Amino acid sequence: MSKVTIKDIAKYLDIHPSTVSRALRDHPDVGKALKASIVELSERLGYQPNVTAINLRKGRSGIIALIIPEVANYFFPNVIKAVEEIMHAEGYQLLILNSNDIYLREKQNAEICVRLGVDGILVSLCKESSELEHFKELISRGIPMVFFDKIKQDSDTCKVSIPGEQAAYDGISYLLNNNKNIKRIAGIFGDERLSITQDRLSGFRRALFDHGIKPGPGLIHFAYRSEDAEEVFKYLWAGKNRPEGLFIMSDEILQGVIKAAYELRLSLSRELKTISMSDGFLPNICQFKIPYVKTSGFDLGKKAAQLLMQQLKEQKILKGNFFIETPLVD
Amino acid sequence: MSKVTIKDIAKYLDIHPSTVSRALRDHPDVGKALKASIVELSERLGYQPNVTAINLRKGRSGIIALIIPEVANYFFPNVIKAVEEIMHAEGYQLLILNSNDIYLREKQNAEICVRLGVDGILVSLCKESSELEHFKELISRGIPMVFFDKIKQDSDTCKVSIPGEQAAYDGISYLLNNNKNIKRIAGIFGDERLSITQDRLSGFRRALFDHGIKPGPGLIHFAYRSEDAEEVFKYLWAGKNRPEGLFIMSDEILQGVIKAAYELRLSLSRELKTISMSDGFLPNICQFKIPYVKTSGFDLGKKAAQLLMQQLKEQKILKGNFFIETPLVD
DNA sequence: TTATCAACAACAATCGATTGCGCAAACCAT
DNA sequence: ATGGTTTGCGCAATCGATTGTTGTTGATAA
Repeated sequence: MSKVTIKDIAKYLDIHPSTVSRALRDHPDVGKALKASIVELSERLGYQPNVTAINLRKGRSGIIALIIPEVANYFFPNVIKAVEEIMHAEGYQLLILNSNDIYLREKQNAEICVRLGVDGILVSLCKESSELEHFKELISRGIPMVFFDKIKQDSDTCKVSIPGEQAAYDGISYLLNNNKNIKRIAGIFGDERLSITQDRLSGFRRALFDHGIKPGPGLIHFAYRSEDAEEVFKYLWAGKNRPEGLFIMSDEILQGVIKAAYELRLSLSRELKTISMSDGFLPNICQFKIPYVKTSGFDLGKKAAQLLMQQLKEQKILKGNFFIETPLVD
Repeated sequence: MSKVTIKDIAKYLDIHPSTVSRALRDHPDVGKALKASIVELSERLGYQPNVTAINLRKGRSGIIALIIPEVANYFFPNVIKAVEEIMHAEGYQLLILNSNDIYLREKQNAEICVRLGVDGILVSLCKESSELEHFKELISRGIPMVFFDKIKQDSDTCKVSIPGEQAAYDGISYLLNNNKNIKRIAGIFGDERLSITQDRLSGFRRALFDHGIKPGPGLIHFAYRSEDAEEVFKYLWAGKNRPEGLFIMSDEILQGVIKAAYELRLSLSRELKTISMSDGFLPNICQFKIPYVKTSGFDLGKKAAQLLMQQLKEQKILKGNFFIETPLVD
């Protein structure tokens, strides 16, 4: 019923707690007969070591924090899934902290990490975060961190991301190679402040340039939420410079565009050649056949978690840029 | 840089750690002058109490576990969001344990809870769980638990759920009241082993009965995953007893039906009158106007978390059935 | 002047597990 | 038989914060 401790076992056998501890950890200093009876008794009593006490002794908390700007969209549930798998396999607890895309909450979350003394942190920045001031405390304490997906490019940290520039380039190339005669390519992107937006935009531009296409006026747009994307797309489609091809940066944008297309009774496969970057869910359930460059939250979370584990095991801070694969799915 | 402890502060002021502790907790036994200088110093040094040590002393862990069968579908991200909000506000950490709809993993997750000595648990059962044997240990230890959504009806525990019977009844009534002349109503349900499936099925039956409709042969189907629902719907639509109305039990089923409808070039609003139970996301992004009975993961998570907090604060185990509201959205 | 009572602060034990050190008994070899 | 090594186990400190008990001041009242 109540919790069994090492002391209980020691008292029962009339030996010292330290001997029990050693026996259970299979230390050679304990005789085999005594060791056997200790193990037998502790199993019989259902002994479970007190994790809090172990952590206190070891000077750690056993907690890994995952700071993300959002939990309930396409991307992050898959990140959570991947990270959770790895962390539990390694005996860590995963603490999920949601910033809700608010800088202040992200800062508070960083403070929670300090207070709890977490052993490592995975961070995806929120839209409002343009610097890492609020993580300085954690960094100076030498706590292993991995920034992933929504990162700050020019920071001297450990970063995992989607190779957005190249992925966007590949997407556009695919679109143009399969539709030789289209020229007017539009692009709808997310929040300009995000590094991932800048990456993808620059890949988009490079691809058009390499195919000898000048991005026409009014063909590049930005939308913050899926509702904005819906409006933006309607505006784009109603304009005089109606595009023949469309690049969509993310699932959020895609969601809005699909809704708009339904309302406009427009096919995103035939009347407008579309290429998206996506985790795959929306292209799979929508009416159109939309090819996409796969941006897997699961893969990204897995890679980030592995990099964090490596730092924890090797006891040294790792820095640099890491990337995941982005296959083209049709 | 490295962590500041109470001992550091005590040594610096050449006083005893216990005095520092009392001063920081505003105990009257410490003089105001000394207290002020202790507080000032501790703030200057950026002192943060060690949560692990406090938990050890208090004999608790500060952890609340959330055991769920899945993280990456429609429902649970919203549950996570709600629970996370409440738990962090109350100073608890949220530990998310994913069972992946596998009984063995659910059992292992329960064992993790024992090992970590969590202070409270929120559980949504997986499909394979027909009994609560694996939670007996936790229950007998008197650990506050709240079962939510996928629950075991006839268990003497604290349960929060969607009033599925009534919600299904309301959905069907709405469908029939708005489409006076339809008679052949089909229903596609989830896994038969789940209590939520049985609830909704029985509400479906009662509503038909009350409207003087006999459920025709071959109009009730079960599907485990969205792909199954897709197949089932195609089969249903191709059959000789093609339905005029359709009840869909969940978002997972709805996803499959929408995909099938796209392939069949069939409107779920005009050619087939559809009513669904849903969190709202899919009805919002699909081409059809599908009315639904709202089953909010956020509301459910919030209610469950509140019930758990109540037990923790009042230090007593609560039992009984609780429900959330299920408005009809059109 | 002495008794009394605050006020204040130190001591030490506690939560549970771990570990360096030391000590005794048993063993081996010369 | 004696010196030296191995085996097996207990003691006590440690991690950081908390708290009951004790002890020392100083001030006030009798």
